[in-house]
Amino acid sequence: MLTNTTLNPAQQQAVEHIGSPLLVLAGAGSGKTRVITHKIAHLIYRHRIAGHHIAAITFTNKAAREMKQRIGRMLKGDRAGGLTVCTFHSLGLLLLRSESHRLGYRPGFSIFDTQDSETLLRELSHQDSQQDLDLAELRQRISHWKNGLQSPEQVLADAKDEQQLLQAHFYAHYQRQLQAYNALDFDDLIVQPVRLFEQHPQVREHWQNRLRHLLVDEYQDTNASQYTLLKQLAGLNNGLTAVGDDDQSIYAWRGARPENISLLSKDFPNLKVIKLEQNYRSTNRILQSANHLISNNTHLFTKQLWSGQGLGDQLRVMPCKGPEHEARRIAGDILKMRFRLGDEYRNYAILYRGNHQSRPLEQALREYRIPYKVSGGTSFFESAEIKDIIAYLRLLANPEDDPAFLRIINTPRRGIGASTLEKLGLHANQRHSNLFTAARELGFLNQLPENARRRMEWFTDWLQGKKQQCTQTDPNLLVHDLVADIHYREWLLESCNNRKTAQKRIDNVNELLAWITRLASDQDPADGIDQLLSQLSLMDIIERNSSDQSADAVQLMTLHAAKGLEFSQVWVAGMEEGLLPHHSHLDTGQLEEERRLAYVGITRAKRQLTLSYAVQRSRYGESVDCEPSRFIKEIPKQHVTWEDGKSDPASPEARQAGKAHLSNLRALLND
DNA sequence: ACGCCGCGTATTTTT
DNA sequence: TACGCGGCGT
Repeated sequence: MLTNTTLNPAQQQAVEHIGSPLLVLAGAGSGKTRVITHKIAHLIYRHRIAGHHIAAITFTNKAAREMKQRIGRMLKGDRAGGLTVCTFHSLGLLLLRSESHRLGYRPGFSIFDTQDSETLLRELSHQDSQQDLDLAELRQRISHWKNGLQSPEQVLADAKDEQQLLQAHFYAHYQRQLQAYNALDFDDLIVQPVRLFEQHPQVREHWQNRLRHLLVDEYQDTNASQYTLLKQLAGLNNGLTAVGDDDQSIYAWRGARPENISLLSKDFPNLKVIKLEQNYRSTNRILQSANHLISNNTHLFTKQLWSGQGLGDQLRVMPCKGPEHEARRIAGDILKMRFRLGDEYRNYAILYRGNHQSRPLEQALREYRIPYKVSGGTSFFESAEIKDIIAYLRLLANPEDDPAFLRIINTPRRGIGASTLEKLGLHANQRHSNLFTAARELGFLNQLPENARRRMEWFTDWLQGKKQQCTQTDPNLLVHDLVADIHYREWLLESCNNRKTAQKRIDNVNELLAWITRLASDQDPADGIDQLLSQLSLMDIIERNSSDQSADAVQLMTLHAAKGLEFSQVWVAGMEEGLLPHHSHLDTGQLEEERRLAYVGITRAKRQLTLSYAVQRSRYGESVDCEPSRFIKEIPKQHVTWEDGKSDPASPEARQAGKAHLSNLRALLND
């Protein structure tokens, strides 16, 4: 990163360009976020454009948060007012919240996450008595159709065989059911605004006029529907700035279309293209290696990254006997290097292709007493206790959310059982109403035995009371009251026979409540539970781990997760044929994406880079012999030192480093 | 409501 | 080989 506030000529040009759409091809470490933030400041200060006419769009909440911080530091106070900095999905939500009525959604609509979608599909498949259905695959197929802006009708018409017809049928059914629940899935947050703009040109014009300047980060990651939405919003305003790097496109497998980069010059003939090739991150040896590697891919635009930082150390290639040996060598290496360079652990990273590779690494790091942090894994929002609380809120905001109703009706236990619910389902079906409404109707209640009726009435009355409370109390207080009312923590303690898991769950609930308090404190108190819920649904708080960023620890993560980050010292583990490139991605198009993955890994390193591989690794139970990755051979020889394959991690030097490390630990303990 | 067993599967992951 | 999930049995 640049330390002063000047921009290089290409950056300057990108910041000052105005009057036609702009594509900034920003190589790794070339300061793309810097261009976006400076351009926003430029638009506001130089061109006197009001903040509410500008939107910066990112893919992840994390990126949005970082950008907000950086813009906040640049703009003084009120100048940032009205500025939109958010993810694609939040932008979609913003559009939908103000225009939902035009699409047949009612306020308070629910947002289904991937799990909710899959559960819904499971139910539909049971209703259809279709047992042998790959639900995850079906869900992905539907998501793919949606992102390609194909309606169920189109897909039904285009179905080529029995299988496709069946899937199309489920797609149609799924979409109808979502509508009935007044719910949207993640894909809908993009697709429905696109539909809205197609059907209502005047609404589209309104938003074109509102968001005159769009700045898109990581543009190579856009999928078809996101691109369409961008085109619709950009209109003829000439206010589009797309910043991206085709060499860092590593998400084609989930629908990203890097060809959107070349599409841009077709759709906008007056497109201006600017390349950023000066890198502020790495040594030239690292950059030349990366350049050479990626030159094996086909390119529409070629870039040559260079840096003013000197040649730097050679890259090292470390052959290992197996994953465990590899892990120990890396751990020993880290100790040695830390002894030599005295850098903090947080500047060291170990990157790998698949999450399963973290295990031997973690073990070795523990053995060597090296603090580490693994990023990735299961998310907070997937845990049952969080989904429970959110389901309560969803139902309060949206009485038509039957899945939420079913989730919480008997959680915690209220003695409302299967037979009662069956009657309720039947009644709701007859009346074409949602479960919550049906549950309060006398026609239904009269069918129930005395006990069941009492319980049901007690519950729905309580819920109705809460609903009224929504309009009066602030959402923060409401949620805290709610959790206390249902004795949720107490129930967790009772229902988990393991004290530890119960405590963990209670901690999660407390953490959620703390976040809600925080979210509520910096939002307009007039915004009700809807607003709170949509923030939670879009997982704005996933990065809760950022609180323990203070911990000085070696970073372990997948290559995918490392995009956008940088570290002084980087190890890329498992540089083998079959792993990177992955054995299932060996044909041309996919191989290029694997190469980009290696490219992303290499370009994360600022100073030292080590590539390791194992000559033997067990795959699916049996041990296979491995060759070093072809990508290693694609790096110029003069930049690479091959280490001795047999070297012992417990070498004298490593022992010495280990001793020093231990005495440091002792010194810390004595403090 | 929970636990165990057997089967199938085995990159990457955000919203 | 290992893990996760679904189904079945207690």
